[in-house]
Amino acid sequence: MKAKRVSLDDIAKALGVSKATVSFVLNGRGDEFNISKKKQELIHEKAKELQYVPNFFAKSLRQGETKTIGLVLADISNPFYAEMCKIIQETLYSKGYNTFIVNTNDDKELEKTLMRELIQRSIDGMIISPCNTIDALIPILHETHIPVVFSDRPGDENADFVGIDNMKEASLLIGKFKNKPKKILAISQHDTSIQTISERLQGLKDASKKSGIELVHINLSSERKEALAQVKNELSNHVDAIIPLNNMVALATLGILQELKINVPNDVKLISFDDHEVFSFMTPSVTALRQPVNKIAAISVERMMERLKESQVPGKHQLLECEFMERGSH
Amino acid sequence: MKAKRVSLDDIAKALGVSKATVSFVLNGRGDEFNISKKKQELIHEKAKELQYVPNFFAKSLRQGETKTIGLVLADISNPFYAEMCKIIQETLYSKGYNTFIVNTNDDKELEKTLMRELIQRSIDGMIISPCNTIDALIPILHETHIPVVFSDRPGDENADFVGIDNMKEASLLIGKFKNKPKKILAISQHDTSIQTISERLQGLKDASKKSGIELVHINLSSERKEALAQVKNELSNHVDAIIPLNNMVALATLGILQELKINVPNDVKLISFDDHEVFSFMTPSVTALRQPVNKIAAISVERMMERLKESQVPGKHQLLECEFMERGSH
DNA sequence: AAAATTTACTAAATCGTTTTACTAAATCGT
DNA sequence: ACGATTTAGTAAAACGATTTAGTAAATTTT
Repeated sequence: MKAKRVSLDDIAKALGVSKATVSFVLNGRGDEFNISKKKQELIHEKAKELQYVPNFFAKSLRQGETKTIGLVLADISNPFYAEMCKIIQETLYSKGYNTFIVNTNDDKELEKTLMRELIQRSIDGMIISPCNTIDALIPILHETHIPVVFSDRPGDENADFVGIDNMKEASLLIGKFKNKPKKILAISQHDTSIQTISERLQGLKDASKKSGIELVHINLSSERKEALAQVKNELSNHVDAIIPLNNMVALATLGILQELKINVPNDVKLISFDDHEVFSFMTPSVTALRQPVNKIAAISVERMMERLKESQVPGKHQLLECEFMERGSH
Repeated sequence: MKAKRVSLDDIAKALGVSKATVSFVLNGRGDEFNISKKKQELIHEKAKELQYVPNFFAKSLRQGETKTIGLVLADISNPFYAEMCKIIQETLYSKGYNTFIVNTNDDKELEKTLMRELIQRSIDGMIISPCNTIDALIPILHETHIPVVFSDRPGDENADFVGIDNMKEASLLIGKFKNKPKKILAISQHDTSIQTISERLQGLKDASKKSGIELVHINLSSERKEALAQVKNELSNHVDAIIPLNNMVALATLGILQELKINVPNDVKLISFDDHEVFSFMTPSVTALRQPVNKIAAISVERMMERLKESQVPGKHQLLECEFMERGSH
């Protein structure tokens, strides 16, 4: 029942010319190959009439390139990645590339499988925010020789990376409270082994030690009740400032504080590492450190384009500055 | 410089067997074709040793199917679509399909181009939330004969559709305020021609007429100052309830109300058509009508799987019920 | 008018798989 | 021991494009 697609050969036969001629003309190289204007017109007409759609696979198979970049994201429902994804796709598109987006859900096994899937599709390059340590990815990346750009989360030393300096930014963050806090609570959620999260935590540790501020850290339970107890417990131990280690954790934390009837910023100050589009609409508005997501996206694509031209340039780590969004919670 | 990939033939030559044999074995059909255990093992070993990755294009070209579904979304940075996207991708993956996601940004031209791109890639089917009226898409969809499922936003009458009954849900929404309002302000933003938005508006119009409630509608300016003036003006005209026509508009509206120092729900009540993960964290928490996004996603995939099996079944419109999230703003 | 060049094409190889049709050798049934 | 069947494969066509090498006819050059 499947109506097969119209092929080059169908057009060629309908007009009594060769496939080569049709191919030349439809690729805009008719003049170059001395195809007469009349015949060119005829071919274009016939192609339209038959609703010819070139078979991308046949083309890629022959040409060995796909003009497609794979984009491997950890969590597409996080607005940070959603925005990054949107910009990367737009930018790549403007350069004649398509984007194959996959979402790993921070699941290492799925990440491996999806990366293999992308490589099978002969993508020309890959932009990736790895789940975690990239140890598991190395063998996969060695199966292929396509350029890889790590975005937001670093890969190995000599691979391209575009993102922020999490340690530095975190350590600077401590100085941003209006009044120097006595005891800071850093909060994470889910997997603490994610490199960006542990770097942020390390930055906070270093800076708090230097400035004589006490620092505690909890990893929020996924059980609501337990999470409430965790936070309540820390607050009763004289915590006067909170730094959630990313935007989603910040939202969860704010929900918990609300339920505990803790007032921000009166009872406790809060600065979120990572911004969220809704922070400015909340009461109080949430002070946050904003990662330059559009720059990260744009520069990632730029790096990729360079790599695609000459693959032997050494890896470059590009660290961008964050912006402090001064609002009402600190 | 480009190191070409290892092919079936490389393995075949290395072992002195035919390509066919290698293909049979690597596809797990070695027994079926009476390939000896010893040879099978040898082939698997060699494949691993040479890090063989099958060329997906060659395979698809030969087999005529790609096990890939195209997913065309209007705005991936809207959490509703992001979530839908995530679930659709997961569900399709569990059924052995990959997902090719594209983001149209509600741009009709881009939508057409991207759809063509997908069709060129011989996707087996397409799940789509069209920008707008699908008139422009019809010719494109006729270029191909792959199954199409419209998700969240309807396509034409006899195509599959999975979503909600926007008119009905909107008209029911008016009865949800704790106290019957006198004058409701419906707010949209950007393109009012999006079908779901105009259906919601129509539903509100019908219901307000029946229940003797006055209804006004504005389309929010993208100029912040102008938008503030628009809302202020309506409020001074005795509006006592607001219904933003989707979640993003709700966020924008809340921002404006905050800047105008209008208290919700004391000065004005608000119910959002469309939920957002942050609504429960806000002060006051935002009452909203929640679309069953996971059901929409799951059923969309289900429909697609049925279509892929037998393409000649008549189109089905599947309308799901929304859930009223009773919170503090109404 | 013969040689050289240009014009307007075409035939066939190629990319890397899958799959059909075929074959030689081994084993089986009687 | 003879034909029949099974075993263990192989060769070659096919998918649909691109591209190289070639060619006959027309035109230009000398």
